[in-house]
Amino acid sequence: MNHNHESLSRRRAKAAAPSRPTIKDVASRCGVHPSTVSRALSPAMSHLVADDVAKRIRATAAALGYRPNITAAGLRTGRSGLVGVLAPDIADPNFPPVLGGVAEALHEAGYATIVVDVGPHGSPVELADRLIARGVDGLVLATVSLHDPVVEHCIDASIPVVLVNRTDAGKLVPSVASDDEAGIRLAVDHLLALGHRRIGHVAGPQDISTGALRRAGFEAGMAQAGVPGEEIAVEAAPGYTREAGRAAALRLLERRPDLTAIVAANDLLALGVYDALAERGLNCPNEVSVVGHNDMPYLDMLSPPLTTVRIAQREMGDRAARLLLAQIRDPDARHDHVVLAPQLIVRGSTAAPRG
Amino acid sequence: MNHNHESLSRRRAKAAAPSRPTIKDVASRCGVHPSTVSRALSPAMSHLVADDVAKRIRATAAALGYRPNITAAGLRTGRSGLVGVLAPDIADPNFPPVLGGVAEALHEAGYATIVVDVGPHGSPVELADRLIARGVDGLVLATVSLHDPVVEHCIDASIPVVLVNRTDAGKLVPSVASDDEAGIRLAVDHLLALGHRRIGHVAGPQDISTGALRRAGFEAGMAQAGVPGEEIAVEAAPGYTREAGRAAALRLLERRPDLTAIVAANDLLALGVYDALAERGLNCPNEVSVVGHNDMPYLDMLSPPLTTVRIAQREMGDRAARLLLAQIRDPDARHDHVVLAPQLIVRGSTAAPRG
DNA sequence: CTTAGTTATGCAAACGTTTGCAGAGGTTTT
DNA sequence: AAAACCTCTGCAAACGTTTGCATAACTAAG
Repeated sequence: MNHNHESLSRRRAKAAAPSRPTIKDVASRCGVHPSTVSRALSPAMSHLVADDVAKRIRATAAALGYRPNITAAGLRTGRSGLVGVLAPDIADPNFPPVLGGVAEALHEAGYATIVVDVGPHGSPVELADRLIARGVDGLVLATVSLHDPVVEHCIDASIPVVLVNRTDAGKLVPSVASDDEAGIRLAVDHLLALGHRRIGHVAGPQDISTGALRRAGFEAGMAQAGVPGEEIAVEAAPGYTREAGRAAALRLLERRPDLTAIVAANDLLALGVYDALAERGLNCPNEVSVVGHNDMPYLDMLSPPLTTVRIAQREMGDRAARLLLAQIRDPDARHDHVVLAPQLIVRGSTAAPRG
Repeated sequence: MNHNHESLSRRRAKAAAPSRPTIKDVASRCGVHPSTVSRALSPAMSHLVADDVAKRIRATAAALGYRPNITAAGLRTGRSGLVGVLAPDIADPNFPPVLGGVAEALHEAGYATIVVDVGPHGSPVELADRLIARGVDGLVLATVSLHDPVVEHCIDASIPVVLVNRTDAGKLVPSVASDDEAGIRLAVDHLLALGHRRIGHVAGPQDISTGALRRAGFEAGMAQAGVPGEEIAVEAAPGYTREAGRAAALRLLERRPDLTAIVAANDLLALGVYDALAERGLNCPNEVSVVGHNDMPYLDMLSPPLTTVRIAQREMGDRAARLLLAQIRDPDARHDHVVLAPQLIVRGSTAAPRG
């Protein structure tokens, strides 16, 4: 019913800041002590105040447009309601669904998320420290390498942490990831079933769990199919980018011109494989089949549409958030390592090898 | 040189929280008053304390691993160093570059960003309020419709605001956007130059500036080319999605089977146009040329590669952040409306109409 | 009618900073 | 030598909450 909105906003240049009402304003308006207001407005404490008083307080709070100052409350309680997320590259199409899952679950629990894009030159430890200085109640790390100092650092700071998508070698903290070995084996088995035997792998960075595990899955799958170790062709890309995939694929084709199929550790790498095949004048899938990993959006629009392995990205984020919340509530909770099942999506980039 | 990291972290289960050192710890270690420490550590105030004392304080602060509690400082100063970003859909590939630009510029200025994905069912006003309650120093709105209540709401709350990508009808607050009319005219002129005359438009939502302005640009371009108003074919999609684009394109083709080209208001809509053309058995570009808008990633991998209009997304975010910072520093600063120039990117989806 | 118990409220301290004010000691000016 | 002025540091209040403790007013039990 506040009809002077307009004049207020008009006058904001000259007038002192209209500064939002505080708990004291509500208290004096109601003729009660601030602490009573605090209790009345806190679901956990409101049973301590008489029903009629509580109702009156809630009414005037609403009338004044009172919103508690979360910063002040956080100072007192030691909890900020903030969670930090360290992201490898927010522009990577694989990341937003994960982030969406994280943010949604946290939002429901009353937490807000601060996302920090670490980028190729940022220091995760430094950025984690900045977030900790901001008082975040927990950290979601989507960036860690296998032996990442940031993990130890967070443990030393005794702040709840959960890894998502990638895991650390020591399994020191809880994590949620797709079953990377199984994912690649889905791809390999699919190609084997089509009749391929000479399959190469464009691997991801080997200092990252996804890169290492997917490679391991590839090699295991090939070995199990009876391919001798020395015939198993792998080229690792230094990063999950289209350009790195192109370069690795070119190296692979140079070394092994006889390949009939390539499994990429990631869809972006697979895009690079497409580029390399085009450069070499090789048709996909007629001459070389290609499989990606992750099922990033719009792969069905490529020509040919990319066969890939779908991972449960949104669920990954969701589970990670829940693990983190559990840890915030009880810092000594068990450290779970959640592994989600991947799913093969067959499209047009894979076919039986030519005669 | 802290060698008891390990034992500390091991004991964290039983021991009380190792709680980071405060300004008082540094002060008593140095034998000075906390206020002196505060001054020594604040670049703006450090000239008030003797050089040798300041140096000693900085040294012990570093030795103790002291990091100021930003929450507490924020409570005192009224500034949180936090900026909120309201995003329409974080999974939309067009958004991350904008966000990247925003976050980078703010990070450099010492601000952290809280990104909130509004989604189709979220209430921007409600979410903005939550952010304000969190004490954000400013808001970047990437979601506003032409007559969006959230704008008035933020003005009433007298919190610095800047719009990005989209603008409000009243131009009440500063904004940064691409020149949407000009962008579509680049597309139209390109098609006209190729010889097309019967061009249709799959427009975006008409309650959003990008949708309305791009449509206006389309109609102006066609009118200027001498096409009578009643022959100008437009179908608006209710959202910027592939599926909405497909449906709108089908309606358009139903009404005007004679079209030789379609301009989509957005690349996602253009993907839907591709779908519709495939369904109708129409070849692109031979039978129908298609132009998108925004130049989202990997469009060059489509078949045919999509001709589109590139907009300066990252710069958009960067400029928006700077505008917001200026407004935070001086709430009465001029309200600029920045308009960035778009650029036509010609690929394979456009060709001269058939004879 | 005391005693114990319950319920609703007030009081005041605390969270970790920042900053206006005041004062101590020293140096320059008159 | 007094006056005026720096330069540096300490004091204490304030920011807006939350919460342990005390207390007052009742109610119930003995």
